[in-house]
Amino acid sequence: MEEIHLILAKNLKAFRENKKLSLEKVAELTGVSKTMIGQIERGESSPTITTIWKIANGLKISFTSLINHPQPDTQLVLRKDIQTLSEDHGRYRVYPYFPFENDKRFEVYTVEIDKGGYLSAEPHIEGTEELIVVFDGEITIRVNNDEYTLESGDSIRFKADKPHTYHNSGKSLARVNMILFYPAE
Amino acid sequence: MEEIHLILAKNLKAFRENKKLSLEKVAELTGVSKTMIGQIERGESSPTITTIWKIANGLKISFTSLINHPQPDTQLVLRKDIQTLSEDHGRYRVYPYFPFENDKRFEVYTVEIDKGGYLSAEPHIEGTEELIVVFDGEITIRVNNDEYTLESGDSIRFKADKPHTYHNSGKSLARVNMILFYPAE
DNA sequence: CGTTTTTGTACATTATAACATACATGGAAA
DNA sequence: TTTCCATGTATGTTATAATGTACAAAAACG
Repeated sequence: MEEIHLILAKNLKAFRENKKLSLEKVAELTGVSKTMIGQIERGESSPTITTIWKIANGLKISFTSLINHPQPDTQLVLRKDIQTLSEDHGRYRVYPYFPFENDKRFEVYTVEIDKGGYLSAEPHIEGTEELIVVFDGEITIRVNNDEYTLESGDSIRFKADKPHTYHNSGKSLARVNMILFYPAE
Repeated sequence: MEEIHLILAKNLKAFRENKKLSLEKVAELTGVSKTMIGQIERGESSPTITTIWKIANGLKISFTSLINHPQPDTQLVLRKDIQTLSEDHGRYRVYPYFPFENDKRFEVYTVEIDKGGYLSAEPHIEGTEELIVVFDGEITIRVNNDEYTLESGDSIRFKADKPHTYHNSGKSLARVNMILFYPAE
């Protein structure tokens, strides 16, 4: 995932070069020193919100045009490129496929739990829902003092703003797809 | 016009209190110290873009929901509340009615020029257009070595990314409405 | 070509964002 | 009450954003 200040860097530089403005000219228009403009463009600085505001106003462009980088229409994500999150002595693995970003209201994970493996999750922010589909194995989910056992092909949806646990209660590796959903307030 | 970091302050505090989260909890969710969260909420700090990004992601809300404060449906602007911009020894006055803001692509001024008054304008950013309607008096506008004389009821539209001048060529006070328009790229 | 000007970067300094720690205040529990 | 715990604020320190000046390379000019 690209860092926000690098996105800003690209957008600002692209805009400036497109308009054929010098650093000095931008400094004059925005009231931000040309040194700082240069550092921002090179990704060497994470400007404060007031600085970004000065730039957006001085250049007469929107705040978001500086921080939104156009998503490609198609995005391929290979497992080998995914950073794995493991714990319980490596007995489960979480693969973040599509992490949260700005205005998307959900994120997508895949979770593998070895036989006997156990996963305890802290409550997510209020309102969060979890949608799970089991692909392989058997999983027992405990939430709100209720226990649900799911097998391959089963699914469940629950409010995830309370503590909850996952347990591989079957005889083989369990694999599930998990969607975390954050409803708009 | 409200300062950007105060808008952020309000939005963040409103969100946190609405969700009934403590500063400490927000700090834990976002990876930003609770001291900093507190200072941001009190408007005592202009956070960097990376800090805002951490907050938006940790709270699972969009970047813009933190910086956009909802415009009221109706906005009344009285002349007495407008900050006047004068020069040429006070022989002209510029009244900024609706200044540029974020995603609006234009701003609105009224300009008064006394008899004989003269106004020289630096080029605006590339692509900028000016739309002028004359209400009273006579004005001569010079742009690109061309000269246009307008009387009450006349109007003109021109590319304002080159130097241009306004001159009250009539016998009385001249008043015009001016719109500066910044086309999207 | 050499000279001048324009443009972006390096450097040194100041202002302030960000953090860790300690403190004060206001309930809840006893 | 008294004690305890939770929450937000004040304080001191470090990291870094922001600026002004000086410099180097490239472009424009003769």
